[in-house]
Amino acid sequence: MTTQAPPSTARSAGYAKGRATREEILDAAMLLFGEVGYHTASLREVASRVGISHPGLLHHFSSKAVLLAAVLARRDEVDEAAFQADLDAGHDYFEALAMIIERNAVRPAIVELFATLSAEATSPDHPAHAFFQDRYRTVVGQTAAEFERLRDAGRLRPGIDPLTAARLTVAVMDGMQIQWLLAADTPDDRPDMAAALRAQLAALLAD
Amino acid sequence: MTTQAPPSTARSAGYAKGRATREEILDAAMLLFGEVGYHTASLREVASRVGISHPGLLHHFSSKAVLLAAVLARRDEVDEAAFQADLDAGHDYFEALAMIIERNAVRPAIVELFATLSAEATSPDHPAHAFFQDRYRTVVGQTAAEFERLRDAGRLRPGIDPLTAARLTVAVMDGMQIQWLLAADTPDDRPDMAAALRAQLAALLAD
DNA sequence: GTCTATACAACGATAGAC
DNA sequence: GTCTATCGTTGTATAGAC
Repeated sequence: MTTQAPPSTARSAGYAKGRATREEILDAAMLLFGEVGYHTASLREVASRVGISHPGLLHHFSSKAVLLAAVLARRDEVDEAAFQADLDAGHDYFEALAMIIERNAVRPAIVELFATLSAEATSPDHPAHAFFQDRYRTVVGQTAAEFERLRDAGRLRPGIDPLTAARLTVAVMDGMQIQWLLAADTPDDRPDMAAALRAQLAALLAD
Repeated sequence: MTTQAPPSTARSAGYAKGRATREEILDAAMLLFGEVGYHTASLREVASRVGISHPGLLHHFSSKAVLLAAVLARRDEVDEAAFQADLDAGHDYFEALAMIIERNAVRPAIVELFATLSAEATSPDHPAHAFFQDRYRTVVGQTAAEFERLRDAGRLRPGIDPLTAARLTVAVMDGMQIQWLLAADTPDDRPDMAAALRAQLAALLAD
């Protein structure tokens, strides 16, 4: 975690109250969304956990969808910071990707939130549509650039272009999340997401 | 389509009324779920499109979740029949898979319905959870059996086991659906789902 | 068995007071 | 910035007509 949420008592401290409340709402919303899912979670429950009424919450986030987008954006920042830290520590691009996956594998609620939302948000009028469009463009673009480097080094399997390789890799990560989540109650069937990513890379790279 | 929905006038014909109404409800629900998603769709809207009251609908399907399950089951039957027909026509397993994808590529609403639901349904208490668990077990199992055959014929890339290959292939199909749906409003970025599946197979099979 | 009418609690959202 | 009050809509349950 790069940012530390203020303790609940900060609400009664009287300083920077607006900002502190905003952060508290985000924390509570992320937690509840993860517990029961976005649709089942109610604004009243989030508000009650923060100690305000639900119109009070709507003063900070003008709709449930806007609140969701804020939760996602903050989660993404945290993930990206960790990813960059892994790169800086000397891990290569795909190792760092696998490390994101491994970190998420102990937080099924977050995985479920992103998996559900990235599917929901395919609808053009969904409030998080632009967010996910941007996100995929970025991730696919960066991964394609990485595969271009590999191709130039002669390590990409002949006959596969870097953009396709990138799309397949991203698709594998998303698709494996669904299989992983669906097998949550039958642990024996539960696939290893990071191992799947590594197998996919082995298939895409030259021998 | 293997089955033909009865025309609306059948409602006033007076024969097999219950069954005809049931089919009409299923048609209308599948259409509406595809248009606006499962959660956004209301029972009142479905009922109104069929020309009955919403408690009237609930006589045939005791809850919204039960209606959803029925829609999914019928959609699956249609797809599976077409898949079997392609196999019988001499196409091999993966060609037939690609043909499913190509058929769905002209019906974004269906693709969105399944993509959204398979993510939603990862939640253990979702009404379609068991349905999707079964579905994935079956599809992954059949695909793994196919890869076993290929391995025995020496055509599977060494170092990749059939089950992993199957999971990666299914993951690619799911993941590409998301990327395809997200690019709906920017057609230039829209990937070719069937081509992606073929590229994935090329990566998994031996040269 | 097939349906209409009605009622209910919970939801997201808005209006206006303080 | 936060409240109370209220609106329209939702899924669901029940009663009763035919």
